[in-house]
Amino acid sequence: MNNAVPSSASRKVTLNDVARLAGVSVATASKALNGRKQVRAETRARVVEAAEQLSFSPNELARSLLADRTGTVGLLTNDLEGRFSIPILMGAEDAFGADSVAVFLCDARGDAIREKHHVQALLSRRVDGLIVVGSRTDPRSSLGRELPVPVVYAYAPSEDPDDLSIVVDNVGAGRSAVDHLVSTGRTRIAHITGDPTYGASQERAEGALAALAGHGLELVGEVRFGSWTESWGRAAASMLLGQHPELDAILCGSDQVARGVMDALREHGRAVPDDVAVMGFDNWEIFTSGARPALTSVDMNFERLGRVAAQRLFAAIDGEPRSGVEALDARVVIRGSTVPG
Amino acid sequence: MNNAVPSSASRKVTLNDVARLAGVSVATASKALNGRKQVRAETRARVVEAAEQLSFSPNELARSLLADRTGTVGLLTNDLEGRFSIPILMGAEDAFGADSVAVFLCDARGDAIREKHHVQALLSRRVDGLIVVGSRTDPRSSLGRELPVPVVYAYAPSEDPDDLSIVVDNVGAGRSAVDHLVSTGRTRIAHITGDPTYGASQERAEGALAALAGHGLELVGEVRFGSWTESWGRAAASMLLGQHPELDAILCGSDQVARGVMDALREHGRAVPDDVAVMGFDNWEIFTSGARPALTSVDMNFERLGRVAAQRLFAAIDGEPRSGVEALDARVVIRGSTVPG
DNA sequence: AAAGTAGCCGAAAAGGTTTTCTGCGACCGT
DNA sequence: ACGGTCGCAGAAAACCTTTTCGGCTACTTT
Repeated sequence: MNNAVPSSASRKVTLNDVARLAGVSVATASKALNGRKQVRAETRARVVEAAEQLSFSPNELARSLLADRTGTVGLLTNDLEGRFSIPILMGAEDAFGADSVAVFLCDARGDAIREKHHVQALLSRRVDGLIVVGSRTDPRSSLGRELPVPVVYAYAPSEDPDDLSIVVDNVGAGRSAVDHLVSTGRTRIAHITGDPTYGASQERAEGALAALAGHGLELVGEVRFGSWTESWGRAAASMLLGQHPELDAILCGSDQVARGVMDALREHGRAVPDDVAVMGFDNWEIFTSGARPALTSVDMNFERLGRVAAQRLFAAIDGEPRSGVEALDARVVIRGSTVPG
Repeated sequence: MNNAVPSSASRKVTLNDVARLAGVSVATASKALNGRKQVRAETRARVVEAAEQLSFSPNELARSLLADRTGTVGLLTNDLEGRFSIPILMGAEDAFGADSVAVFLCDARGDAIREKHHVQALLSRRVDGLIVVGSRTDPRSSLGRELPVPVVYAYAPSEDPDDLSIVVDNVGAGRSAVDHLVSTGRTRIAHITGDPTYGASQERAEGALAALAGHGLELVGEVRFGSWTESWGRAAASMLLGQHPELDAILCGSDQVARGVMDALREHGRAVPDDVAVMGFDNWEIFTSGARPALTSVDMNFERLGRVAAQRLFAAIDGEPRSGVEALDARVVIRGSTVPG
């Protein structure tokens, strides 16, 4: 490979040095390196040669100061360990990286004061825009309309309808899940989900109930709210099997819950998927692939959400702002827990 | 780009504006706001007042350009979805954020070319330092010695001993795990681990064997290498129980493997921990807490690793570089799978 | 041959801040 | 009253790059 790295990298080399070595002015050097059409080919070659020899790399700070555009954005998250933030962040980083925009990462840990502080710090570094990633689907307070740069809210929408928010369509996801179960012939479907204070659990349940109604079916029992854990899934499934032994499918509010449900089913001697179909939400690979059989799940497509947020931010920076809430659809990933392998 | 209509908050306010409003020169304004002792108290108050009134926020770009220090660092990772990168990244972000250093996040996705590109971009933005986070414990190629800023390697050490690397002590972790099992009275211990091409599996096994020898014990059977999955854990445990029914503990190379092992034990009618103790590595909460009983595991303390890496980078930036490999110890987190609840 | 033109290059300003250096007035000691 | 010191404020340079504008040379046109 080309690893001819001169030791000059240790000392900072400026355009001035390049110009001097090439025997031209800084102005000409700049134009030569930036492809401006006001420099003779021979001169340009000399400058490029000099720049390479010195391994010159333009100081983006000076450039940004002048251009009033830094090519940086702030990514403001509220839980870095979160299931949801990370893939969104990946998608955004991906989209930005492809356009060689650098991403400032800040974790506010759900603290409003820390968040304000970070926003201030990012603005003083003159980011071109901000993406605010929530950790729950519930609406969050707006950063305000008076910011000097565009903002896009991802996952958790802003309370202010004049902001632009990109979210996942949890209602639609619930509908798709039921549609899938029905399409495999299930008619006695129960629903065990997680923490009722989460918008996600409510919305998914809402979508599921709507889809059932659309198929002329009713949920078996009530929606079982609890927590987003395996142990809740086990406990709820055991209760449910006692009360409604006739059920032939359990839709679970998350993959973790689904894992617990599958454990309980096995202990009760119910085969999956032959006796009972099971599916979850989130399509968290470590849970879906470890299950026996592999777990059908609804993929919320977080990476795409991050990418879309990045694209919308680009558009806003380029002067094409939008507002409102944009919901992205989820997709069912079918595995052995709903259709026999 | 023409945003004439909305608020005037988009209008950028500079030190010049503050100075004019306060009736002083920019030089005095700067000194007043930065606490320089060459300003009369009354004058300083006037300037501060003016700055507040205009909600002035100094342009960090201009400041950095002059100070030759940006207060930014680059965090270079290779897998954002990774189990290991994220907590490390959290720890580093935490440490930096506390000192109001901004973090540029870049994901090279394991691609050397992309990595070079990102390093170049970060340097052109004049970061003060770099942290390179690996996704495996195996050594990686150095970024080179000719970089103009200090670099700290985290998790995956650099091949160059003159670089500074912060890693976890997997050998010690293996030792600690066995020590714990022995301390609970186990003497017939087996070891099921993951992918043999990972340094982590080899080192943990090495530490475990050393500790066994130290206790005058021998491993039951051979070290079982496979993959980092639940299904491998299930399969390996079934085989193992057939060949060595006398075993009273299984040390697993990861929590995922341990989950599979526990499933198999249950199906073979072996009680955990009364008949067989089980423990894992990584202390991945979603796996340890979902297990029945909760899984004892070795916590690698990734967040601390990230924080230490950040601190070392600070020190290096401040002119106190180190080199070599610094290994941080792990700690056993005891739960119900090794000691009766 | 004079005038115009095209091509190429350099000087200088701009961007916002910090710092050094100079200057100016007031106060002190004798 | 005078030289000296001290405290405070402003002018200007510096950081590095881009861009505008003016000027020079050489060439084309009439």
